[in-house]
Amino acid sequence: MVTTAEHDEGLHELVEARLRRADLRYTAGRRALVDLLADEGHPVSISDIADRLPQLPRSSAYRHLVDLQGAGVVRRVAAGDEFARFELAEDLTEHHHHLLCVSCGKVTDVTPSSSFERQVSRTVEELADDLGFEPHGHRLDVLGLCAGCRA
Amino acid sequence: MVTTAEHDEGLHELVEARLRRADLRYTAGRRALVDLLADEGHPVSISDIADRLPQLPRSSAYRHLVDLQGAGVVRRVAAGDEFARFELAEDLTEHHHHLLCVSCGKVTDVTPSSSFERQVSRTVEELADDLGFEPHGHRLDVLGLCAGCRA
DNA sequence: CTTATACTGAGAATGAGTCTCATTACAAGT
DNA sequence: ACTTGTAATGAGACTCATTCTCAGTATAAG
Repeated sequence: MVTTAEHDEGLHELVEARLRRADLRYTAGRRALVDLLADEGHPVSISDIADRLPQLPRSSAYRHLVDLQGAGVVRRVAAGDEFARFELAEDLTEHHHHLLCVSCGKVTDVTPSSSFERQVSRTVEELADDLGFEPHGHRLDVLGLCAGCRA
Repeated sequence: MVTTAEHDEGLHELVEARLRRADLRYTAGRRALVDLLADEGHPVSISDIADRLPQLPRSSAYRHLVDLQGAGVVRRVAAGDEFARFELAEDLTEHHHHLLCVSCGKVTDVTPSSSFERQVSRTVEELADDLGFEPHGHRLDVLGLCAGCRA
């Protein structure tokens, strides 16, 4: 997914505002990370980041991801395998779910219909209410084999 | 959730059969783990296991969990936090989803209506088909605050 | 230009999870 | 009961993703 210039502008303004709210600066390293995440458009692992941003030290990448999470710009995705992946917060992109390949670990984004989402939200609230649980959001992951691994 | 004697018998027979198929024995340590998982009825962390089974070495607990996963008796659940949790395979219990507390990390099981599940399965297949993805199953996690952490 | 505070890189430290190895338990046959 | 092959076990060493520390650098505000 390649974002347009206008999108990028809006995105970066939003990110900068959220960082400022947390007394954080929008520096070059952080911006490079946000650009990468926006450009990829799906959750990326730390080694993906290291490949695409070789000049960015791992310790800084991790620290930036923690900071960006704290500012509500990034969220961590627990995949089936052992390593974490990261993507832009959902309100900076759009609500979506994940297809997780159980063979190669690849994660793909999918956007369900809004009528489906409405029903999910309604059911989630019913389930949660009975237990005194206050839902903030949900995630739906589909496990299976990606096109590449089926061959 | 405390299982009845009859349930336990059926469960243990099934588990033993699956282990035998993988050339594994159903030993006391493995049985203790399965008993714990059946008794808890929700995903447990390694430290939970260490607390409840202090005489079981961590290395053996991890090894048993790997073996039991390989035999299709246990599945690993990636929670929001950094540690893995483990529960009995879904076909040994029943299909369900999870409420994840973003504050304390607690995981609670919930079972949605079967009509809801049917719609989820149908939609999942539609989404996956377009991308050549072969779905094996899905998981729906609700993120929010548990009753305890709301107070 | 000063001061306060945030940022950065490099490497050390942490710790969940895995592996090794020497030993023990078990099942099946004799 | 004895042997033999194979699986299971405990203890601790080890791996490696992630976090922390620290010393030095950049930046915004007055």
